[in-house]
Amino acid sequence: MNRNGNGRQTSRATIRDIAEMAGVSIATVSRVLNRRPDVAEETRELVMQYVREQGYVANPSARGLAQQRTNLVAITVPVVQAEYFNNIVAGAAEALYERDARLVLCPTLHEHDREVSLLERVMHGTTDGALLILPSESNEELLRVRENGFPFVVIDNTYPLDDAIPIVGAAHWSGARLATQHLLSLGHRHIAAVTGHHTWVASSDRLAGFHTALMQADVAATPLVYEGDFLVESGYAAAREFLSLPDPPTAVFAFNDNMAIGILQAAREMGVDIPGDLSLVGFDDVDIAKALTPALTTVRQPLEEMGRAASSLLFRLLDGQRVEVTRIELSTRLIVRASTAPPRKRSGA
Amino acid sequence: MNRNGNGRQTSRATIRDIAEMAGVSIATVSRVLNRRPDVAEETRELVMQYVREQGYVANPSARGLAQQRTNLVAITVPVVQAEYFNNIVAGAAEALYERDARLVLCPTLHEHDREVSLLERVMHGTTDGALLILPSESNEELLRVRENGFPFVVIDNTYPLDDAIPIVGAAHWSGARLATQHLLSLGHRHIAAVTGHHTWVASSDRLAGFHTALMQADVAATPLVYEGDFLVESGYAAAREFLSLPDPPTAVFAFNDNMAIGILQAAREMGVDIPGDLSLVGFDDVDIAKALTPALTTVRQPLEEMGRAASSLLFRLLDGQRVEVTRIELSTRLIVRASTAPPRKRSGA
DNA sequence: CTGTTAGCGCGTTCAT
DNA sequence: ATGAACGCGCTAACAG
Repeated sequence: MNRNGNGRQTSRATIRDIAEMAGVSIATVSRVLNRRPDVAEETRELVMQYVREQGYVANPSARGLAQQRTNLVAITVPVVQAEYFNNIVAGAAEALYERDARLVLCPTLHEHDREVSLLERVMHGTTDGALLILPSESNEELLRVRENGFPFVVIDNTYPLDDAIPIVGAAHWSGARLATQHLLSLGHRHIAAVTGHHTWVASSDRLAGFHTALMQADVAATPLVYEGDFLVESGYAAAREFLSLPDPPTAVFAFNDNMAIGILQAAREMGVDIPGDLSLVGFDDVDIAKALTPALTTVRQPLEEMGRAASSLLFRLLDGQRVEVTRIELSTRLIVRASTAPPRKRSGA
Repeated sequence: MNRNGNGRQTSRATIRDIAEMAGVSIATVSRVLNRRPDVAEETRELVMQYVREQGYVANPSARGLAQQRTNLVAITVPVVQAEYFNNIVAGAAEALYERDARLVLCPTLHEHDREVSLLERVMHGTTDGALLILPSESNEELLRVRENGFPFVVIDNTYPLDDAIPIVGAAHWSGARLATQHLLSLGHRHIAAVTGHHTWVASSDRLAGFHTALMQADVAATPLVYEGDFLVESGYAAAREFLSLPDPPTAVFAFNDNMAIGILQAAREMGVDIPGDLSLVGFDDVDIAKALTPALTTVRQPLEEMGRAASSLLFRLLDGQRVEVTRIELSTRLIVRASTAPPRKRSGA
């Protein structure tokens, strides 16, 4: 066992093997491997020849032990929306890839019933740093981790966090303002909103953007704000409700595309035409937004870019560089498609 | 730097520190940490006390170096459909979690331009084993890896693979047969199919299931087979085509939900009512399938279970157990919703 | 039951 | 420009 057809051990060649083959010391091989300049070109070539021949790759554990780094970055993902995370993770993975680092997936699903917290374990040499998506940790917990010297970057903070904590997020406020202004410019004055959890930053920021746009257009704040939970069903439920009103809104801003889909569904059931009777704007621009009927007008979040930006920030932290900017807010943009149109009647204030 | 408020090094306590505090040898601490039975209960408690106090966690690199394992499993994900992978990954992550192992994400996107292949690098101590989703590696490459003694399990093989290679997949054939039988039992006789790449196992198996059902119902093999690519657009294109036919099909089986959405879109544009004029079945049961209008009849793939099953199989491999069953095919099931109905007219053969 | 010792594979001074 | 020697933190024999 553990032998191949030649009878040779299949256990990988070590740096020592390479050194012996090349007739040099392991220190020299190490230098070649780490691209040190102080190696004769001839020697370098000679060593590389055997490295290639053997398909030699340094043992990450040994390297990690010696230089106190793992080239591993943890990324915590609360299990919520597949596409949302996937895009962020894809962006991050790509960015890390260029540094030969890899992403260790840490689903935070079962964290409640663990003695040692995820961050505690992750901090202890498992990884060099972490990317925290929508972390459920409190401000204090995160500050503690930070004071422990463990580098991390938050992506899309769930709750308000200390200024010292690096955060990469999307422009929720201005995106929501854009979406609302779009509806206003079409002539809508009676606009509903289906939000996410009010305690979440993403949701409260979007709500603020919504209100700002209304205020700036001198439209009295609408009472039609429904608190959803970012799932299809809550959009559906809200729509069933406001579409049954004696004076239903002519437009609705769903705080994410999922809920917009729910609204679409309810409208269809109730014979409400979109965008004829009701204009609909979402948020996220998920893959199928453009494939819906009608294609969904929505606000695009640059998720992959967020993953990449967070990775870059983390690299700077890992390299020990001073990071002055701890907040990065990537812009969102409105994608106008077919789910919005001028109100059919009574468009006046 | 690297010091906290107390002026003490923030570098984590090592096993030696714990040993000194507890007044025992590091070997004893190691034994306690690894839950060895040969430790006095008193000693164990004493050690654990300091372990807890210090929040001590063993250095994974050191441990990995010493026992030649990393507790890391690689999972390769070709970037295709977010939801598809996410579900598999979620299932796998959950299963690994219980073994204190973690998933290292390896996007295979940029693999073409690397000197050393992903598998080569991954094999060399980076991880203990791997989960390969829809691998693009050839049968020979995978066999080589296997003979090298690197444990891995393929999830949903892209191409036919040697029997010796462990594979976890879904019942494509019987799922497709089920879907087709459903259409047949509704009375459809003129049925189209929009497939994926014919070279892919998932696609050719589904096609075989489709044909089997038709044959068993004594329906002449339909010429209406369109090769798609699993993306929305290809479903749309195919539908535009077959709906323009003088004698269009009364039902269509899309080999995944994405393409079904494209078909839905084309039908809507062309004033073709679903399911009135055209019955539609998809494959996958993505999240929004039930939120579409009409809700999509489709074949559910147990993606999370696949991730879990693959992990279990990998564990057996990692533990050096003999694995007799190298093929696991998880059953798919038909979810009947609103996109299928009896044909409106000319239902006779 | 516990301590001593010897590596695991690699990076890194310090000499040369 | 290169080599010898030590240590990173931990596990695993082997003694006792």
